[in-house]
Amino acid sequence: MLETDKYQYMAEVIKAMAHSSRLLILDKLREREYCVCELQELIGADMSTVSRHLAVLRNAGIIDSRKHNNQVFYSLLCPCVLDIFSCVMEVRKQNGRGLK
Amino acid sequence: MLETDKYQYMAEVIKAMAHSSRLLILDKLREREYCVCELQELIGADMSTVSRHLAVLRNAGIIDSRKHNNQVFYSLLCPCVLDIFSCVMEVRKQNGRGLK
DNA sequence: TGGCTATTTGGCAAAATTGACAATTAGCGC
DNA sequence: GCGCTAATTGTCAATTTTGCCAAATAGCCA
Repeated sequence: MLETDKYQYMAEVIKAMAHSSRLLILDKLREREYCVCELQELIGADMSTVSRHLAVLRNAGIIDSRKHNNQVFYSLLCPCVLDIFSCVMEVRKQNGRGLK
Repeated sequence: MLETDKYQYMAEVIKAMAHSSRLLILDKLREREYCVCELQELIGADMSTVSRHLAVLRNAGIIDSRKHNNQVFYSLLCPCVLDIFSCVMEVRKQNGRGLK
């Protein structure tokens, strides 16, 4: 894999996480599976919007989906994604004051 | 800090990393400080573009800058950021086939 | 001081992201 | 089959991001 492609690929995955609603989704999925309608409640956006956020995460290979009756349940494929949470919080501690 | 604000803040930091050029910069800075013109060589974009990428990372509190003569050297503030590299590569291994 | 190099900033156009509404698909139970 | 719920997809406007050129700023050295 070319260096350039490596960064390109990584950027795709990271970009998939770079949204507050999608981070909320990932944080929730650390406990258990959630269906779209539950996530919609938590996020408070249109269901179509939530569905698109989920598609972004799924296309990036971060989460997986499974159908049960007429619901779709999403689950975390790579729990390591959550390491990023603590890392980001360390960034925050480091520079104390949040974003400039 | 409200949950909502937490995800918002985290998204800002992650968004700052979500670009192939900025990932290349972070990867380079793991070895040592670099000045803007060195990074420009590596990235191959206009210097003004590189300078803006650096500003994004600095505003997110991920890197720091120091002036020496008429050059500006950038360095990594939070090396933990690099944990994300291995995590993303694990995502890639997990789903094998890169992005769909 | 003036010229030179390194860097940042203003402005702008092209591209990508976001989020809503409406329409469609899929699976349930009657 | 029908109606109902859950979810996805089409379309589109608003916003944000990206990257270049040109102009401005800052620090060197003669």
